[in-house]
Amino acid sequence: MNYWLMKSEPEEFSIDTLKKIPNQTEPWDGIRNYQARNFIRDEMKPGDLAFFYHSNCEQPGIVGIMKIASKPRPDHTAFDLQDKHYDPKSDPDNPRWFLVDVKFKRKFKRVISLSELREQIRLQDFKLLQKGNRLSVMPVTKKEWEYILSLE
DNA sequence: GCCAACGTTGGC
DNA sequence: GCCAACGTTGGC
Repeated sequence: MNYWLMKSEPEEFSIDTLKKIPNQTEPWDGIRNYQARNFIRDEMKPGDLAFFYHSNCEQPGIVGIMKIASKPRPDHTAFDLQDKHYDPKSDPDNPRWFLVDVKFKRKFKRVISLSELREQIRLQDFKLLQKGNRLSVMPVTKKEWEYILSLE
């Protein structure tokens, strides 16, 4: 089983929104970065767990946990002219972009903020904290996962 | 293939 | 709103 971290701007889609959806499951669409796409398409499996990270907001940080709830499949929003993530270069017969469903698991009692994560000597190698990192989907090691959980 | 210009991400 | 650090695009 793999562990992940997935970013979303809470004004676009927050963990509270995911929690409120009737079956608490939603396609994680709109990923338009090849490295992130490769993680989704080639490595994500149903049952994997992911941190939900709120970015570009008042308090950036990890806010809870979700579960990967489907196999990877083509991101249909790339084919939708009306969609903000429309990409004419993604051919339905040879899709460029992929997504998985995510299912709400739990929300942390508090935000484990980016600044707090940066203070952790044991997270020095954590991908999220590397200079210039802009990946919106990234792997988390088991050690990192467990250590971050211990901070809650 | 190089690289300048441009667009995006995301912290602050 | 600013801007650093990318990633992408397209002319050559």
